[in-house]
Amino acid sequence: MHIWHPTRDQISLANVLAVLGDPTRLAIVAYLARNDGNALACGTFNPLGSKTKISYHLAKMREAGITHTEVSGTNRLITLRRDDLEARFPGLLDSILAAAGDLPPLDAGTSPAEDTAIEG
Amino acid sequence: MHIWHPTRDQISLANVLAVLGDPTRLAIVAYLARNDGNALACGTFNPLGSKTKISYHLAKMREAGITHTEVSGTNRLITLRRDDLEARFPGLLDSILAAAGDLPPLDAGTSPAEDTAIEG
DNA sequence: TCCTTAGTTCAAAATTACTTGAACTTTTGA
DNA sequence: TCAAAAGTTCAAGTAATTTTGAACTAAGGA
Repeated sequence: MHIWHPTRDQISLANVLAVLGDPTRLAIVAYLARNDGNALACGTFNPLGSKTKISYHLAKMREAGITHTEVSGTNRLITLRRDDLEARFPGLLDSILAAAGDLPPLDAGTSPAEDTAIEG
Repeated sequence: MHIWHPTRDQISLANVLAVLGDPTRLAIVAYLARNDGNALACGTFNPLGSKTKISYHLAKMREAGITHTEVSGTNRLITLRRDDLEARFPGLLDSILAAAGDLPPLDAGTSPAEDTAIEG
């Protein structure tokens, strides 16, 4: 199961900005960062919308080079491409995450990493 | 002759990213940064497209809080809102400008319609 | 095997963004 | 006063994006 990802140098600044300039996707990236190191399944983001919607937005993020998607059974495990983004656009992701830090949490009630994270 | 601008705390991260996620506007902001301190008239950006098009994009940038527009005679003088952006989203603009730094200059042999020349 | 879980894909609808040209305002200069 | 310069605004068209629901695949468990 090979899923296409752009190589590091195929990642474009305008596209990364456009993709993160959407509230749903900004929430996804902020949540991924909060759970850094842990791969999250798509279902983690269910509070943000329907399965179809999340699938659409995660595909956009993958195609922009922001996330990496790995197939594992029936799950897709999503991680942030921190190293690639840092190499391509130094400081960019960190400043976005810092600014996005005061966004409301994904699921107000459960603690972030406990239930949904899949340890790597 | 007061033109509306958002206050500092009205500037939203998602909107700033969305507005800068457009090749024309990214080129405008890069050019403004290169001429830091100098206010530029809209006509400066003519190589990027028609008057109407530039007016549209500059309005988007102003409404997002990225630029400041001051009326001076028949001109509108455009400046970057560096301090406000830095206060609101520390490091964000600098990292974007650094990444956009290798964009081709406005007038270096590129024809007006060539948006493809503008990439991260 | 059958059923459930996890997620994708497709097509249509709804929404939003971008571009264009014509008409307009305001200011400046002759 | 008349005309040009600098931009804006409006209306229309085109294009891109987002959302939805139904149908689908693939893996796992009883």
